[in-house]
Amino acid sequence: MDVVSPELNSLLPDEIMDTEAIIMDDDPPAESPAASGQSQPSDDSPVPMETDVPAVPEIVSLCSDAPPTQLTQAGTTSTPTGSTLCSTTSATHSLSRVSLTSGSLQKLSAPFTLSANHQIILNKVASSPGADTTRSQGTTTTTTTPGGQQFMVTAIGKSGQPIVLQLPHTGSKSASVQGLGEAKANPQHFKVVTVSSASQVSTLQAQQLKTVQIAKKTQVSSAGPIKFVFTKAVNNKGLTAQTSVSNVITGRVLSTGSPVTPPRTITLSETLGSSSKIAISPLKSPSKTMKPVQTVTVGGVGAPQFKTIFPLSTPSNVQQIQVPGSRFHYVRLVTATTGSSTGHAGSPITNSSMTAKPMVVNTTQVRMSVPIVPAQTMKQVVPKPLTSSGQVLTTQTQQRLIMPATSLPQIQPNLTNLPPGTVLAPAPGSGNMGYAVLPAQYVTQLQQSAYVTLASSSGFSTPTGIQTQARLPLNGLSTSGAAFRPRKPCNCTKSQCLKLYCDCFANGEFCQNCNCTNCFNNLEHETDRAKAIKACLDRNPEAFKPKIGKGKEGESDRRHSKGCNCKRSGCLKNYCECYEAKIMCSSTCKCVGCKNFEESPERKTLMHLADAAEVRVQQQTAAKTKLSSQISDLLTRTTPAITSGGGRMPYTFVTKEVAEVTCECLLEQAEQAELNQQPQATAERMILEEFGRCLMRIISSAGKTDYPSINC
DNA sequence: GAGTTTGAAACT
DNA sequence: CAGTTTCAAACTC
Repeated sequence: MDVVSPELNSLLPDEIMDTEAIIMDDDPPAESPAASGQSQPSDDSPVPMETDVPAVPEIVSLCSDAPPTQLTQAGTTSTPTGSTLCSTTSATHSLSRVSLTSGSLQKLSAPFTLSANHQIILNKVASSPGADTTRSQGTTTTTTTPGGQQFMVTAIGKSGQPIVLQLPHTGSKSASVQGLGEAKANPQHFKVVTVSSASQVSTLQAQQLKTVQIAKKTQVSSAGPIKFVFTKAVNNKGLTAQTSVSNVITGRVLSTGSPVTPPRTITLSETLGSSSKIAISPLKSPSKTMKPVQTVTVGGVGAPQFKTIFPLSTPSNVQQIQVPGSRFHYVRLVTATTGSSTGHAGSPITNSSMTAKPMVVNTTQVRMSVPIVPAQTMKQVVPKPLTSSGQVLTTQTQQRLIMPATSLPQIQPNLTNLPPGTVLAPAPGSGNMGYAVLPAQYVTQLQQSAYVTLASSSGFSTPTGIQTQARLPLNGLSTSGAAFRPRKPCNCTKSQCLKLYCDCFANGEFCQNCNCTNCFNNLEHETDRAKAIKACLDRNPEAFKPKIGKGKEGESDRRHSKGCNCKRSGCLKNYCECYEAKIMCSSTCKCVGCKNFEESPERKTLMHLADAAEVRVQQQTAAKTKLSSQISDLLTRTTPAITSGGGRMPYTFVTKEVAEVTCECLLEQAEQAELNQQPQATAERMILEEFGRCLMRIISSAGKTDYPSINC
């Protein structure tokens, strides 16, 4: 049985959720030994994380063949903090109890059972086989079992070496490890921890541990392997292909024994050469049919820099996003949803040959992976692409905050203060350790200006690379639904949209289709944006929390968290945040001359006027819509009959010449009547009759291709 | 559309 | 923490 160091148990619970638990490594990527291609220590030498281990965040994706039944014991609650590091998005595996709210991290104070459908962020640790040591850096803790089986458990560590361990769906035989940096030369030990039952999570009691010892060894072959594909993450430039990793590592699972997870040993087999993929074969593994997984490839077509295998049946809760040209990697954390959703619903992958079918996301501006997992607050789902991959794009609607995955040690946002739906993203391969907090609607924001193309593997290689297209939702809402959430474009000129003056920034959103100038609130300025976010959080840890929240018990459901400070507006203009939010001022307000209270006659009058105005607007809108519809309908019904003459509208035949001729005809009738000394009434009648004839000629001529010929 | 007013955010 | 400045939205003309 593996042993978890006491330090681990005492360390993780309180630190992970704490702001101080996250440190952004400020070392530039180029200074990283791994990034710079410098020689690495020997295989067996300990790797002090402080120095030898490059700050190369990694995303580790592993597969587990754990039976799905392990994950179906729904009902337990999450950790006391309400957060979780491990979660799943599987609709069939109800893991809400082991999942945390989006954007938060779970405290890990005890080992968990390795299982499928979970993700966990681990820290890479150095090893000293045989030594009964325990070391800790930040939340990174390592220990060594008497048998020399070293392992560690951590979540988000201060060491700056996070690894996102992604366990695809149950039964998957493929997974990927994004980036291993120096691991190619140094023995690395990872404690692969996950949760197989909710109770284990809630009680933080381990039922099983699996230690993956990764060391540089010769290739170990095995029959019926479960392949773990290690893919080098994008380097610090974010553009290097995965082939940049020359050496690979080997390792094996050293311990098993969970009642729910069949014992097995997994060996990481080394692949020499320029390949960055490492085949990890289990020494003992139940022979199972490989289940389809989803590979999301981003980057240039044909040369993906970033590949992750996503499960199709039980999508991961980590959505990785890579934007070429950016050295940041993004991962969206979503919590479990028992619903419906989504993803592969209605289009299950049954063809095993589709395993690892890549989904290419092409946009006009960026390429990025598209999450396939359902989000906790998903409102709508984009219609499933026509590909057989069964991918469904989802999004979220909650407030989001974006932070760069860059190396900014001072950026240590309190995760608990991040709005729900935020996305933490380690920056694998960037050479830096960091986290990116993306707006949950980040993807959809990008889609506002670009379509995302989803393509199957075949489409990936085609010239067009397009098989199907799907318009991603905007601002968290599907375009298919009428409910676009309107967001007013900002007009910032001096703040670079990096201060709370900017509504977009304050709402944790990228500027999109705004009128701002010198905008930095975008992916192109991740670093500056991260600094700005950090600054805001330093000033006010709750800067990005909604201002309008639920009031105290007995008070109104909605109230301004800080209250307004109006002095001149009487809190009856939109200057007042309370009034703007359509709530009344409360005791927390410090306003002067407030008229925004329940019994205020001014307020009532204003409300009545506002209601009346709203009704008027609605009526006008309805009238316009009806009129427009009628006109459209009329044109639709009449056009075919009257536009047969070369498609021209009848009035186009009333040219100047036609009008002149018509007038001549009418004048001639008037002259005739005058010559015949006809009464005025008769003259008028003759003129009108002539006018009628002229009109008839014009109309009849409209059906001909020639211009009308009018003769009196 | 330009100018003014306003109050939150930022700064000192 | 208070006073001041900056800023962008709301508002007015």
